[in-house]
Amino acid sequence: MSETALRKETADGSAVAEPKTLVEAAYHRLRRDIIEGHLKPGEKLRVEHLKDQYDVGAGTLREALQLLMTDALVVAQGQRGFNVAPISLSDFEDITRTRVLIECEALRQSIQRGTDEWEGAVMAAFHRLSRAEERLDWEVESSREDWEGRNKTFHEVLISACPSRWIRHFQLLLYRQSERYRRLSMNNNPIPRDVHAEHLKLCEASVARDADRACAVLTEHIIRTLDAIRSLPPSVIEPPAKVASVGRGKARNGDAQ
Amino acid sequence: MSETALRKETADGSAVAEPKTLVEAAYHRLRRDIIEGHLKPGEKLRVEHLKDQYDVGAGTLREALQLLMTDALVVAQGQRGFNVAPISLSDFEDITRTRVLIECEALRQSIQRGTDEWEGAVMAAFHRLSRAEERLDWEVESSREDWEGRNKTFHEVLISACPSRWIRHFQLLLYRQSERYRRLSMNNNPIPRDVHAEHLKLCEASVARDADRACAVLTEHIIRTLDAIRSLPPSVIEPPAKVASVGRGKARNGDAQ
DNA sequence: TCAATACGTTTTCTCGAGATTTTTTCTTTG
DNA sequence: CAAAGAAAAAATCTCGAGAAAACGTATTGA
Repeated sequence: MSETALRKETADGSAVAEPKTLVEAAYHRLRRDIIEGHLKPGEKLRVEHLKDQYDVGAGTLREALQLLMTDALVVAQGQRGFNVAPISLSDFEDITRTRVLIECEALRQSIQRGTDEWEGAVMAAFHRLSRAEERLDWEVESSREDWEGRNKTFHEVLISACPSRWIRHFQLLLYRQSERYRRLSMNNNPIPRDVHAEHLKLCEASVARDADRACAVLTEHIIRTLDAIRSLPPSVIEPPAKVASVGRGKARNGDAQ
Repeated sequence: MSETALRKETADGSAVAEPKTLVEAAYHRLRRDIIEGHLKPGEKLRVEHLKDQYDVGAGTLREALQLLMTDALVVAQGQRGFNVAPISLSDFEDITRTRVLIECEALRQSIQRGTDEWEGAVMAAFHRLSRAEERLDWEVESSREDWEGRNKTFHEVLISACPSRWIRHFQLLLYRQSERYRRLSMNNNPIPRDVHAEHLKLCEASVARDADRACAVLTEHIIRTLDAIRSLPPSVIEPPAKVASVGRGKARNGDAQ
């Protein structure tokens, strides 16, 4: 087994905090696996199994799981262990509505308080995003990931001038939640809509300091994802509410990893 | 020190989850001590010392602390341990502004979706609060606690018909944050304002389904607490950023903050 | 055939000890 | 007198093992 080169394995250059401790490393890896769907919604998270898979101690993994409760990606009830947070259409509707409220407020504050440097950063991020959109091929994994990263950056830059820490905190939480649903949408219904036009209008309105118009565009932009999810077959978003572990009988326990 | 009656010591009839595990018990006790100010803002939380004080193991207390990061009452950085979240006037301004946004949205949704039963519950809670306000004596501890509880209940009932789990989640987070500042305000400047009139207008507007007026009243109601904090001497809210230990002699604080 | 109960296995929760890292203090030097 | 460096001390982080609880299964009775 690996002996030494284990501590610095996290390859996802994360946003701000570099994972210095094993707990944080496990936290980042778990969060990634949950958002990407390798750990399915509602799935039971057994510490005994996961500690081998992630090569950490039981207590360490436990702490990482409790840290994931902050993002509401993991739920725990009493003495019955941890589960991946379930998903549902109503939950995503709630997330979307709340996200519209939060992101619009963030955008308003950003437009109001943004400096010229902020305008420049918005233009730059939009330009980089446009370039990626031009050569976007939904079949190629790397191309899609590249676009995703630049899309996230663009939206981050847009609200980067928002001075409210709490608004930004809530925005991040909701964005991570919606990431899970968005990936579902992309995997099952890869019909790209014309996001470039939306981004263009959003960029124009923001730089023009037209908060009302920018928020209107952003609202529609966010709600579009909800419509995409609504158009999915219900079986995708509402899997049979399996409560616990290996389904009784011979239901294949296809927990891959 | 307590020996056995540790499991059920939390006397604050908490919202939903009774502390079944030691981790949750320690979590509730720590949260209470932080909100009440026994653990001061910015104070270092040494696991070795606290594990004796709370009669739990080191790992257990560690997990409780990580659970408290969910409420943003504890902060941790890398490998340098835990600290009580610091406070500042600008932070409370941010909390207040965001709280206005969230609580108003919650109230709007509650007014829109509330049933007749909700109206009745609002009236009942207001009545109970009024009774407590009539015989409120700021000198008596029990009277103050009674009023506090009914006040919290009144505001909870007001937004209880809000169907959004995320809005309610954010509301709870911000309320707990502001609790810490409110206690500061009450301990240092016990000048009661005429909250009864505010509550009356809030109740009337809500039951009359006048969302705009209700939100206006609620906004002013929340901002009043900010004004109370603003009127405090700065030394109360911005204590000298003492790091931790028995700082004796030579107060050379070269921290760049 | 169905329901209720008791047992065995699995999982969770908790505690104490060892390795790394950070902080403090003391000594030495310009 | 101030500053840099090194050693000591404290605290943190991590791991493995033992007790308590929950889940699943099998058995028994109507």
